[in-house]
Amino acid sequence: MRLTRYYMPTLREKPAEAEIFSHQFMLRGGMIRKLASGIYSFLPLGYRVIRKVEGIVREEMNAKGALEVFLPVVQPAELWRETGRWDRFGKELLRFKDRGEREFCLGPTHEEVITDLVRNELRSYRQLPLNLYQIHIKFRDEIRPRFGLMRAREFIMKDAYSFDADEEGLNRSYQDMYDAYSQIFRRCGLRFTAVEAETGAIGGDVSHEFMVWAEAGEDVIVRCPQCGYTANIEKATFRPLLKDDQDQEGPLEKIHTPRMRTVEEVTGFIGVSPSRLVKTLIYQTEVGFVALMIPGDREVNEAKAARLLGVSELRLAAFDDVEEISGAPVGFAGPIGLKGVRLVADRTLEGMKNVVVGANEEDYHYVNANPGRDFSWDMVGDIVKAKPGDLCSLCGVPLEFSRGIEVGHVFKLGTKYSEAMGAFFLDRDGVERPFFMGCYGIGVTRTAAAAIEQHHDERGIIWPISIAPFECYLLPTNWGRSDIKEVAEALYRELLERGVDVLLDDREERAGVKFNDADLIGVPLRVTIGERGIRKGMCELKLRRGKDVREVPIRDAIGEVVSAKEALFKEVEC
RNA sequence: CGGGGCGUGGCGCAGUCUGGUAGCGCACCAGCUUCGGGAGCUGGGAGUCGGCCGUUCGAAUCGGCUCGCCCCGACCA
Repeated sequence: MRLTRYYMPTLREKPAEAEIFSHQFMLRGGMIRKLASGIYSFLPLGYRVIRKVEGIVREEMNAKGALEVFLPVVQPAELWRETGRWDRFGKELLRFKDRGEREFCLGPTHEEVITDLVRNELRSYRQLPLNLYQIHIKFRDEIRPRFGLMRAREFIMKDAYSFDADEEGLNRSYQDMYDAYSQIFRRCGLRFTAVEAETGAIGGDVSHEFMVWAEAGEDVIVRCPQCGYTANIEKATFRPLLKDDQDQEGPLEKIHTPRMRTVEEVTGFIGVSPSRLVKTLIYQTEVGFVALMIPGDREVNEAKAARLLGVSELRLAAFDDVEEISGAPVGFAGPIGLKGVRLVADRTLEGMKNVVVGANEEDYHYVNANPGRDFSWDMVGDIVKAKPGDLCSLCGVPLEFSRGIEVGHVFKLGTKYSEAMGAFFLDRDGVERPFFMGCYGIGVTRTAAAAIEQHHDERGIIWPISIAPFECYLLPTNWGRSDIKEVAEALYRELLERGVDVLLDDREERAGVKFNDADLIGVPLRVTIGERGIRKGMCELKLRRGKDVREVPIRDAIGEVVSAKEALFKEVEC
């Protein structure tokens, strides 16, 4: 491609709204432009990157025997009502009506559509297993889009759905996808990890997220340096320290704690550490209120608590409800004398003695409260988030915490959707059975953004060659000089012939402008043809990621570029 | 949805308090000089000051309403 015939509006200044590197460099590099909040247009350069990511995804999916389909973005409400998700999905589901007042939504995911597609056609175990996938637009009406492509409302996703006859088959399909995903992200040049994850709105039992390590990531990853256990913070377990307080149980005492609502205020006033206070939080679920008791220095993990309780909805109760249940304003709830709600304790509370709890009375707390003697709980389990200092539940080593970007998510759905929507097949014995389904997503646009978060410097992007918009940037320093121009044209033609994705900067710009644009858009290889070398028959070859500039004879340039390209590909292909 | 902020040429901003000629830098166009890390000079094109209603002789500026965007929080893959 010749730059004079290309459309690459680069910006010298940093756009005000860009907070993270990927957002900033994609805007500045003329790759994306915002149309509305969380909605972006892709310009030629940006779309080339997307196409390259898609190409890798496609190859690896096809290699596992998955078949590409193309499903509608607009989906009828009836389908979503069958699975109950029309009501449960929440406001992320953008709903609207057509002229006939029929209800529709923009697809945020496609389980319903795919299940509907196969339920009438896929009737025999002989046709299984089957894996269908597609790559196209999803729309989720995010409450707060941010960080450019990282959390957009409209985004490109690869989603795949597997259908198997039984659990064993599902396990195989799941492992296939897990392997394909590992291969895909490796080929995209990303450092990543797969972690155990929660299933959220999609549902199912087993799930892994593929996380790209990056400071800008919105997810927290917990990892054991010893055994390699890794999990999303939503899922991470840890080993509770066994407590067997040898202290004598002290006398229960109600003390005055005027206007002290927070853990810090109360424990500071009484003079104990926050871990000695038991927070009692009133939550609302679809089957009534519950009270969660956790140590004062920890946070509730709502996903874990919901799972333990077997509820699908769990949210903090409104202030009014808290007052009605505990008989005191928020901040003074406690287990002693609390009536009418189930009491659920975190397992780290077991064995603790002489703790501080709310007294269910404004401005009062109890000290020396003891489980068994002063109160009891209905249920105990793991309902808190792991925090730094906690130990691996497998090997007891302190866990490490870091940040990541979720670029892929695989789920074992089981029969949740097939049963809800009546998608059955006949097995070998002629018995009707629901499909065992899996679903597998990759955020294509997010993957491109994640690559930038991981591969950039202060000047711009440093694309892994496999997803770079171009492989080689041909930079004649002065287009006005005929000798430079002729060499550049010749190299350009030959590189094209040798299958190199080359961008020729034939603009009549100053060299500095060209160097800066080349660095900004992050093309991995750069060949400079300039006055310094041309008389000696030399040009320069440089890797975007390094500092070294290598002088090579112009007659060897093609071979050098091709082998440099191959070397870079070798790093990411396995 | 709660809190905060911002809408002035393609981008980044000043001007708004204290009403009266709409300005700067970058980008864009033309010419000349320059030419290896975002050149200089000269000339030029481009703005319903987010929108509507109001106050006023007169509104980017004051008032009301409204739309959009950004940040923090709640929420979420």
